[in-house]
Amino acid sequence: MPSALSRGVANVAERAQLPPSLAISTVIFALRPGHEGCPTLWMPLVRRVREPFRGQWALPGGPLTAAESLEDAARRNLAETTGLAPAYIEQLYAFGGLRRAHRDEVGAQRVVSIVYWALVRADETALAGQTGLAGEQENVAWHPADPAHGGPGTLAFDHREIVDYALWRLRSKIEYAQVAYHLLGEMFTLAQLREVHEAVLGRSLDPANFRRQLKGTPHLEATDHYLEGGRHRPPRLYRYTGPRSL
Amino acid sequence: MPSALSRGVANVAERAQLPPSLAISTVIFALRPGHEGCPTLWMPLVRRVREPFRGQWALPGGPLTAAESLEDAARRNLAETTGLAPAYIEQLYAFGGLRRAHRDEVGAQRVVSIVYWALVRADETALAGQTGLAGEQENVAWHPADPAHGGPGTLAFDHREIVDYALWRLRSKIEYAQVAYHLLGEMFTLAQLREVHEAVLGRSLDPANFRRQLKGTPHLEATDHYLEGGRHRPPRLYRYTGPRSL
DNA sequence: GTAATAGTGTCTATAAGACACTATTGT
DNA sequence: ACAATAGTGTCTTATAGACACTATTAC
Repeated sequence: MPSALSRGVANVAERAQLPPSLAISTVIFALRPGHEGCPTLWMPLVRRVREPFRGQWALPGGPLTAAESLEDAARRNLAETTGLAPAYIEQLYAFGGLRRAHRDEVGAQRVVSIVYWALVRADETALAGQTGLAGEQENVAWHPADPAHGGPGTLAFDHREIVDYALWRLRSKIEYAQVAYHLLGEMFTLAQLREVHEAVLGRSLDPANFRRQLKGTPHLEATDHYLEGGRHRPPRLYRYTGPRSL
Repeated sequence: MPSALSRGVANVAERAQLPPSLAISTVIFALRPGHEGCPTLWMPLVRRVREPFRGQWALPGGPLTAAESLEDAARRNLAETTGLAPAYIEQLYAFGGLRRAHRDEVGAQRVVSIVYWALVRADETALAGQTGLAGEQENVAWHPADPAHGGPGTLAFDHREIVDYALWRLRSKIEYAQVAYHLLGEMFTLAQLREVHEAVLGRSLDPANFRRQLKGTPHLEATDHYLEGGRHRPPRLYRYTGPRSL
């Protein structure tokens, strides 16, 4: 990964004061069937192939190049490492604590990570390996986001804390912002939308009250279509008409 | 400002892909008497002494050195440029849009700014110049934060947008978090606390309802002291017992 | 018909806003 | 006494939660 150029820069800088380098990482959430059957939040992780934390799972990310905005860098990194193009993406936080540098690594450059969080629809969760070879694809895989639902308890660097913070932000934001729609396809039933909220919040919601609260919500449009094929009364399909990304 | 070292790094990097440099800036708010008499939000700004935007007002800030956390860097920059030590500080956002680079500057390095916002008490708003000389202190001065209250409509770089975003965050956060206390001294009356909220929110609040809402608030402790010296019934003094910084 | 989910109506508890009212001080 | 602010009580309105009830489909 470090080119001859960046090595040269580091060598110059190491003698005096090393400027922190900039990286972009992203926490991507998608809703998939969980271990207990009910839908759960999952995220794609990348297995580290070098020290530090070799072999451990880490957030997808990479360096920031000079010619792109921060969000563009996040999207590009996402496409390169996972093949995903999220429907929603938003900046989470800039992490730059000193304990982030692994003390075992000699001359390790300090890294400041600007972390984004993103949502992808369940039907767009196909992962691409870093190469195109099928054998390489084991280095990118989906994991439950929450350790309480079978997710990994520890990740490389401080990525476990970052994921927890992203989970907190998603849970806070779903209560007042139009965020849940980005985990669903173009058309969905109110029951499906409620299941999204239930999965994110981790508790069941009253169908009647949930429906009434959505009545006052903008950008939620009832269509004339109904979801056929169910075993009982077919529910009406709705559509989200607001902006696709904030 | 650019040392021989950082120049050397830039020269190496310019030939191929220039890594973005990292800076920390801070929006500092304090409550001071406004132009119409009522208390208003003010912020300290630094006049630029070099291109680009020479002569214009900008947020205090500076580079991130390798040996400090992001928040420590913000505090150190604040002390160096303004002499202030805020009671509350929190990360706002990382700004890295490409339009931030001024096109007039040849070979300008792209700067990603991690911006913090902070609150200082009115009794701690004495500014220090960058040198100790009285003549130099004109390059740091307080300005109303909101253009609607006499603040500067344009600032250097994209700093006007950044200040507006910080104002939005402060106004949002004062409604659900314990931040207003950090604009006041150790002891204060409920009327003073209400004036803080009114100044930040830009509208008057019902004294009776405001008092009742605070009843359920944690970390607000009634003392046995009263504010003497007023022209009428002396109000009780309260104290904030929560954490000093988040 | 029966099971199961879709969708509606209503009661209650809680909280916010409006505002009348009492209390206590300086002048 | 009077002005002015401190502080209390109460009424109205909006909203969230609980839950009974009706509607429509597959089998």
